[in-house]
Amino acid sequence: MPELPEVEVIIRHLHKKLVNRTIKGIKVFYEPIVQNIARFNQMLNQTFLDVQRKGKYLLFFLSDDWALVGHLRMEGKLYLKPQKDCLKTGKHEYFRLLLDNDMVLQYYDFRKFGRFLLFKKDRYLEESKLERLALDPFLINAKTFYERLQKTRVVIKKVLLNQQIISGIGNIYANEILFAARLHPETKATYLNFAQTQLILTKAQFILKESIVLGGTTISTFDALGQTGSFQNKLLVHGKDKQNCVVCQNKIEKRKIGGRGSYFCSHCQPMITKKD
DNA sequence: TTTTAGACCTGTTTGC
DNA sequence: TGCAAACAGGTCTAAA
Repeated sequence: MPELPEVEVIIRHLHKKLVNRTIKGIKVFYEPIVQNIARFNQMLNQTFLDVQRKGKYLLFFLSDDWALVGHLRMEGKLYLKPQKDCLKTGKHEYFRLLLDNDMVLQYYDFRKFGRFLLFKKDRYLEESKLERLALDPFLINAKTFYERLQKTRVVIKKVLLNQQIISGIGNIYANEILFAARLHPETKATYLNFAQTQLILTKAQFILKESIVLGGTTISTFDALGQTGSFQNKLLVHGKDKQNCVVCQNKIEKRKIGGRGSYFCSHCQPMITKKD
């Protein structure tokens, strides 16, 4: 599922292909994805001025001061193809934008979880609630992150998935980051000292950066040439339950933490049971 | 104010 | 082999 690296890869690609392109046609096949078709249609004849990422959100800034805020959630995928290659509506295709160069931006999402909402630029942060979103591991201040950790009663795994504390990390990378930092996912966040907090950020930056270089973990295709991420080959614990730990050869365990499948090595990631 | 649980979804996996 | 139930997971909302 798209987390920070996958969204970053998509954004970099779309930025090259969309900026200065004008939307000449809009088709919505499943209204809940855009929530309000009439509003979504306001994008007609608007030009893409910029494409950015904030956490796992995609931001498209358009002329006439519109901002399209998108989130791919679990399975959302964007494809950019020549119009002649997408004459038929695809299964699970929920909207498409026809561009002035006869390319089509298609949105597919078989779980229908993704959302693409249009706001006026001066109010989009407030109305989309993006103002609540924390900074991502590349931008967040270590001291701010540490102070936030000291204020919560939940375990570190849940903290890493809380987008209001730190953004961009999803379940896959949370598992990998905690393994890299040798921290048990059920360690209470308040038990971590400043050095351990810094280590989480350092490992997060390293892992996310490497994944971006490798094109992410989600298999995504954005244009006719296609692009496939390969970070899935670098995963050390996620999805590896009952397999041997690459460090100590003990079995990787799987446990539900906060409703999410969590993978860890209890030998390499010992539980911290009291404050340092 | 913080935390938790349920809802939203459907393809895939598992169990009978 | 075929069917049904469980599972996967990011975010939002309501309830505790």
